[in-house]
Amino acid sequence: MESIQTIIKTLLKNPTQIKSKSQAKQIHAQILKSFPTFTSTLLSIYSKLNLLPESLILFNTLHSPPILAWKSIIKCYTSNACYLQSLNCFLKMRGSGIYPDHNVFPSVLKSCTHLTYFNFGESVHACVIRVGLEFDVFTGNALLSMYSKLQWYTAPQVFDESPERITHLQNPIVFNQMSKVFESMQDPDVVSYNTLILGYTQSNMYNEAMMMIKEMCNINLKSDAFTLSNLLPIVAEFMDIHKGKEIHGYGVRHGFDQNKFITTGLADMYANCNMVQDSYHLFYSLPQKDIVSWCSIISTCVQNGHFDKGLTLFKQMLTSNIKPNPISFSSIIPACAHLTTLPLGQQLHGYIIRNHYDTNMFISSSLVHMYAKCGNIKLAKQVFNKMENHDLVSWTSMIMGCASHGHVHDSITLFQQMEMENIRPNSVAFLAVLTACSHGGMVDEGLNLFKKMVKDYKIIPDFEHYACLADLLGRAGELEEAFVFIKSMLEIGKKSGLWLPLLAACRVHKNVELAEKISRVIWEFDDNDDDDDGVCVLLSNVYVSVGRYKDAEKVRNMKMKGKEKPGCSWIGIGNKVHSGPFLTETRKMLNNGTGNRTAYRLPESNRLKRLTEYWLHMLQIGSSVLDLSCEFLVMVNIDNLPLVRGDCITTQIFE
DNA sequence: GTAGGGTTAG
Repeated sequence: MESIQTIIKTLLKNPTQIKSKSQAKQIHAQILKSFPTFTSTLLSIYSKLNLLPESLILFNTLHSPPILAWKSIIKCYTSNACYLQSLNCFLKMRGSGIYPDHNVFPSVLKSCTHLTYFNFGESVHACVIRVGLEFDVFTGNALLSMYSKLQWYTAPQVFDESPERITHLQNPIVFNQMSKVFESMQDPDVVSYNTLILGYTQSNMYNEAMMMIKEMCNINLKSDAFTLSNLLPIVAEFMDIHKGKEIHGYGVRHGFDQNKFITTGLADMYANCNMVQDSYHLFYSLPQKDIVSWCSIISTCVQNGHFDKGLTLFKQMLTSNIKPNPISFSSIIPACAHLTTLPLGQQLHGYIIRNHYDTNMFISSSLVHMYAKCGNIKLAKQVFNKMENHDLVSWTSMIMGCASHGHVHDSITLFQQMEMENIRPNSVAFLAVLTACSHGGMVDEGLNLFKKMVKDYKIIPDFEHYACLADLLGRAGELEEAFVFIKSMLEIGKKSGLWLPLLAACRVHKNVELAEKISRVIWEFDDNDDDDDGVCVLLSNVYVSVGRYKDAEKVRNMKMKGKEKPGCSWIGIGNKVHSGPFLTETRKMLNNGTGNRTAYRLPESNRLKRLTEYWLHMLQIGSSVLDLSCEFLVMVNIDNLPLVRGDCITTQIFE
């Protein structure tokens, strides 16, 4: 038989003599068979380059792959996110009697982590011990990482002493495992420490994380970029700007200022410490902005009320050819909600559907909220009903959406459904359903829910809940009861905001006597001039409601102390919000229409030209006006009814 | 072998 070298030489001289597929395959097989080590080596090169298809072609030619081939293909599967295939290969390798070595376990453990296969991971751990590799630092680090991430999937949900906050307490068994792994490592390195620190940080165990940092210093392990970026969330949480700046300086000194993880982490930290300008600077300093840095700065904008800027950045992101991902949508949609720019929101929704992101819970919840806020409760419900699962936030968005659209019974039913599905309502969810009761005048229902919140769910009501309840009682005309209720909340009652809904209700029910009583109470503890103005306006409204215009004027001017700002209403047309002067004289003409909302259509031909006329007219009829069905969205509130929570029109008059 | 960003009220 010809030697393989001869075959190759002949082939190189005249490859055209091979005419059939089977001949070609035979030669291919012959070559691979003759150089088995060569195949494995080539495979390992492909694998290192993360070239999965090329690696697979080579791997499939091997009948009994040697350990190097197994290692390479398992690693390649894992780094290409083919975790199941990776584990399959691992099992096959074990089946063929080959013992895994220190190069195999890290990939296998990573696959278990991504698939959240905790039990499988544990058996791999057992395998590690059997082959005596628990002292290997790479394998140990992979084990640490796995246990740290999978503790979330094994830990029961536990409510800590603050019932508002649900935390996943660490599963003691898993933590025990982690400690064991860490202790059995003979020479833990900076990666081991980084992994532990991250595990602690993500479990909100900040003290433990800081302890690890100290320990690192003690054994002279130098912090690296991972350490710093793992620390930043802690600093942000505690708003410890001094520590944050220290880390910033350390990063700059050690050449990490181009590191996107650290820069983005720093930007988040500054934003959390109310230093949004510094966040912007850091973002712009990034030479290579990736999707995460864009999302981060966009959500910083939106969460700080810079909605326009958020939208501008979102557009800039698109023009710099960064493809939006699910997170970018859940960051930007709230901006559309706040600006009530329905067309833009719908455009984004279209993109979301086309990219099959519509199963994402975060996105769906923000869409439900956006549609409800923009006045389209029908679409909000549609999005909600299409969701496969609902979490607390999506339920709450829908409950609040229904409440603000006057679908009171839907709100309450949804709340009950949520409870039946064992979703524990938090204070926001209660606020939503209480708002519904308030809008529907359902006093008993509201009071019962309030009691339930305090007694059954041990939620400490905050100012908003009291305000809502006061509003409920006030709207229902139970003014005296409301007065007593608020007075009983001594400490909390020292905020005029709690009294304002009741004061507004006095206007509806033309109860001058109580209004004066309330105003006196507020002025007694008054330490806030801004609230003061609200009281004057509301009291003056009460006087207007019974025709006592002189008293009204007197009160209005009483506390203004020469700092009267021109009032202003605002009105949205299409995508723009316009503001204009507030007309005091029109206000006097208003004596009813408290909080009643009428859909008002502005014919297209009239547009801006006749806007002022409409505006005046709306003020005159004393309605908060909104148009939900046509392209004009008009927002006017002549009542200055504060705390009409969740109204889909954001009604506000700036006095 | 270790890293970052998101949803609900006002």
